[in-house]
Amino acid sequence: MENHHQGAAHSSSGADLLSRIALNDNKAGMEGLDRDKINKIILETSKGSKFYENELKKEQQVNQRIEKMMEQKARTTKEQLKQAQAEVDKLMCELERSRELGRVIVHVDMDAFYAAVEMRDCPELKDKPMAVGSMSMLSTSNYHARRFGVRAAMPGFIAKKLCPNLVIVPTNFDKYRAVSAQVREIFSEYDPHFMPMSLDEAYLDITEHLEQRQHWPETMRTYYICDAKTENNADRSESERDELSPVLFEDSPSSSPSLSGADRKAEVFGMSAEEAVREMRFRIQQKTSLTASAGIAPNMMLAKVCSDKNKPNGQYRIPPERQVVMEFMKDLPVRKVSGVGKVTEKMLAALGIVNCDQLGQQMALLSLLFSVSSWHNFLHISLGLGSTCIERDSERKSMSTERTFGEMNDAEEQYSLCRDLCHDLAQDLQREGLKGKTVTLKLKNVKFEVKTRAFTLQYAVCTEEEIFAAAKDLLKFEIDCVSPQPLKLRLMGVRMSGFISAEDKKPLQRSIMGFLQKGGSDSGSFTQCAGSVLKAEEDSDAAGFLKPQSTEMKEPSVSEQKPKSGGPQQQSFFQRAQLKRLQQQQEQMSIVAATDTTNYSADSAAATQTDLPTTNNQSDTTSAKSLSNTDSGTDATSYMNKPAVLKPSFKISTQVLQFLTCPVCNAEMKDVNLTAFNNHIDECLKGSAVDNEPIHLDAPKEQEELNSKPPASSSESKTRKSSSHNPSCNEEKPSTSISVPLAETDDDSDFKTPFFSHRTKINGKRSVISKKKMSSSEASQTTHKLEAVTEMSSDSKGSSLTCPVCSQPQSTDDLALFNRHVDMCLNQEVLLEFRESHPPVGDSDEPALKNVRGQLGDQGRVSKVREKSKRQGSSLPPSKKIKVLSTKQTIDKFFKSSARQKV
DNA sequence: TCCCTATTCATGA
DNA sequence: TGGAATCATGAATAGGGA
Repeated sequence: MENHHQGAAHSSSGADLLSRIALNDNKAGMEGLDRDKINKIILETSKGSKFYENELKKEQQVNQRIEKMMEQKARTTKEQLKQAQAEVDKLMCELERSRELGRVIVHVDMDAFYAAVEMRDCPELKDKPMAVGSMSMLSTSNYHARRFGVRAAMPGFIAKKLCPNLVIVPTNFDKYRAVSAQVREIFSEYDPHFMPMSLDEAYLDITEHLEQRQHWPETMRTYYICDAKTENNADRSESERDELSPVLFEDSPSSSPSLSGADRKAEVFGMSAEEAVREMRFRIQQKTSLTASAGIAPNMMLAKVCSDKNKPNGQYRIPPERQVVMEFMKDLPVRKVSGVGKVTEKMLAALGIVNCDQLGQQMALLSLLFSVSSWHNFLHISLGLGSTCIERDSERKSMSTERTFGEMNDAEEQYSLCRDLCHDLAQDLQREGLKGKTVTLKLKNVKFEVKTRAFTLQYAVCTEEEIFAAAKDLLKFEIDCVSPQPLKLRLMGVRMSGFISAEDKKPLQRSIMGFLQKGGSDSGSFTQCAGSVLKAEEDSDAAGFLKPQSTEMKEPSVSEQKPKSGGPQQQSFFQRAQLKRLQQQQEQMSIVAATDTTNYSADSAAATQTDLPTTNNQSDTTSAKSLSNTDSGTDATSYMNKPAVLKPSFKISTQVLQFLTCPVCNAEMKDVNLTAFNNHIDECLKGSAVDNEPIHLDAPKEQEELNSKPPASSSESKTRKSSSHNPSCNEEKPSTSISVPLAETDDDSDFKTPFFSHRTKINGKRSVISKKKMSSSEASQTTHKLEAVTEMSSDSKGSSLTCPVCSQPQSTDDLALFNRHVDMCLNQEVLLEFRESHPPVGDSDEPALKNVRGQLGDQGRVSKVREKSKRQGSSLPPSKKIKVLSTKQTIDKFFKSSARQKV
C-alpha cells in the first residue's frame, strides 16, 4: 500500500518517518504528484534536525504500539473472535435500528481560505504558487503551490525547497475574521444555529430551511449577480468580480457553469437541498469573491467527507438512503474520515484495513484490539453513521495561550515570558467572563519534547497574578528538576481549565465552611489563598477574588463544596515528585523549609502539597545562608511569596522558617514540634490553653543545624522572635498567616505531614509575628492588609463600625483593626459551638481535632464573611447567621467523618 | 477491590 | 536559520476512599 510504496524508496529510518513528516496528499489539489521526489526533498531538508529526531522517536513509539497490537492479535483465539463478532452484530443491529436519515446536514468549507483571501486582495498572486504563513510555518497554500507538494502545516523553508518560486504572504487574521463574518451571515440565513468549526468551516442543519423553502415563491430563490443591494460587495465593480471569482479555481470539478456566462444576470435556485446549497455558495461568492465547497448528507460525518469530494468550488450530496450511504462508504479510505489521523491510519493499515469496507469486515478483531470508544467509533464509521444533531452552544472547557520562540535558557526570561502568557490568558479569560481552577503549564524543550504540568486551585481564578502564582511554581519545579543545567525551552504555554459554571461564578470566595469540609484542606487552597492574599495585598487595584463581591453570601457552590479527596487531585504531581525526592533525601529531612534566594519557589506549591522539604529547599538553604545575613529578621514562606509581583530579576534572600500559628489563639510558635503544637491547639480548643506563650520544644536536629549553621541564623531566629514583640514591626506590615492542615501521625510527622505556618517577607519588610494573646483590636493589626486596602479603596472610610457578629460598636475606624475584630468574633463563635458540642474527652490527639485545628488555620476565608457584612451594614443578615450556625454542623460532620476515617 | 478523580501524554482537527 | 496555535478527547496511570 501507500506506506509500503513510500518505504521502498528510502532508508528504514526515513521510511519510518514518512507517515509523519512526508507529504500528506490527503488534501484536495494534491493528487497525482511526484510523491517520491517530494518526500526525498522533505526528508533531506529535515534530516538531522531536532525536530526530525523527535519525530523519529515518536514514530518508534507508534511502531511499538503497533507491535503490541499485533502481538495481541496473534494471541486472539477463534472463540474470542466469535464472541466478539456476536457483540459487534448485536450493536450493529441496534445502530441500524436507530439510523436516522431525516436530517439534511451540510458541511461548508471555504477553499484554501487564507490563500484565497490574499489572492483576492492581490491579484498578482493569482497565477503564482503562494502560501500564507512564514518561513517557520505555513497556514495554507493555493492550488498552484499544492502542485509542488506545498501544504498547510509545512514549514516555509521546506516549502521553499519544494517550490523555490513560492511566494509566502504573512497571515492577516483580522482580514480573515472579517471575511468569515460575512460568510457566517449567510450561513445564519440557512441555519441560525449553524456550528462554526473555524474561520472557514461550518456545519449547518438545513432541514427546517428546506421545509420553509418549499413554500417560497421563485422570487425568494432568485439572486442577481450584479445586484449590489442584495449582495454586499458594492465596492467591487462587476468586471472585477467577474474576473476574480472563477479564476481562483478554474479547474474546479464543478465550477458552476451557470455563473460564468457574462450575459447572465440572475440566478434562480430550486427547492432541493442541492439547490439551496448551491445558492448559499453562490451568495458567498458574490459577497466575498471567494469560493466554498460543500457536502450534503444525512449526518455530520458524511457531510464532512462529502465537502472534500468536489473541492474546490464544488459540492456533493449523499441522498438519505441506507444503500447509497453504504455504497459510498465502501471504497472510502479510512483516512478521509474526520477523526482518523496518521497514527490511527497506520495502525489500521497494519491490520490490512485501508478503506471503510475493510473496517466493517474487521470489526470483531478491532473490538478486541481497541478500546470500547475506539471500536464503537470505527463501527459507526463503517456503517456511515454520524451525528445528526449539530451541537449548539457547547461550553468551552479550556482556554490557553502558547508561544514558540528561539532557544531560551535563562530562567528569568522564562519567568518573564510565563508572566506575559498569564497576562494574555487572563485578558482572554476576562473577556469571556471565565474563571478556572486548573492551571496547566506547557513546555516544549529544544528537543521538541512536550511536557505539561498542571495544578488545580481551590478556587476559580482569572487574574494574571493568580494564574501566574500557580504557573510560576510549576515552572520553577521544572527548572529545579534539571538544575544546575538550564531548562532549554522553545515553547511555553499556559492553559486554564476547570471552569466554574455560570451559577458557580457568583460566590468567588469560599466561606469558612469550605475550609471545614472534610478533605477541603487541600493545600491547593492555600497556595491559592496565599497567592491571592499576597497579590492583592500588594496590588490593591487588582480585581482578584478577594475584592469585595457584590454577590450575596451563600453556601459554597456545589463544585466548590465537593470534597477534594485530597489525593491525587490536589497532590499527585507535586506529591509524587516530592516523594521521589524524599526517598533520596530522607536523612536530610526536617520540618523547616529553607531559604529561597529567587523567590520563585516551586517549593511553595510543593511544600503546600506535601509539606515535604525538597531538594531545592536543601540546596537553597546552603546557597542563601550568607544572603540571609543581610536580610536579618525577615521571614518568608515560599508559598506566600509574591512571585506574581516580583519580577524574576527581583531577587531577594528570604529565609523560610517554621512558624506555626495557632488558629485558635493566634499565638505564633517557632521551632515547635508538631505534637507540641497540636497539644497547644487542643488546649486552646478545650479552653484551657495557657496564655499563648510560644511553645519552643525540640526542633529536629537537622533543623537546629540548619538554623545554626549560618552565623546569623540562630541569632537571627532569636532576633526574629524578639522582633515579634516589637510593636514597630507590627506597624510596619501586617501579614497573613496560613496554617496548612494535614492529617498526620505523630510517629512520622517530621517529614510526612508537618504543619506549616509560614511568614512571608513582603516588599522586603518584616512580617508581623504576634506572640501574646491579643485583644481584638491588637489582633486586628495582624490581619490581612489586603482586605483593609481593598475595602478602603472600594468603600467608605471614616465612620465608626459595628461588629456584625457581636454587635458591639468598634471604636476604631481602622478597617484592618475592625476586620481583625470580626475575624476573632467569628472564630470565637464557631469554636464555642464546637466546644459545646464536643466537650474535652481526654485524648488531645484526636485526629478530628487536629484537622479542625488545621482547618481553622486560614483566617482569610473567614474574613470574607466580614467583608460582606461590612458592606451591607452593621448587622449580619439572617443568611449569614445561619451560615455561622451551620459552621458548627460542618464541624460536627467533619468530626464524625474524621473519626470514621481513623477507624 | 472497585470506583472516582486528577494528571500526563498522545491524537486529531 | 528555520518545524504553529488552540481546543477537545481518550488512554494510561496513580492514589484515595468506600
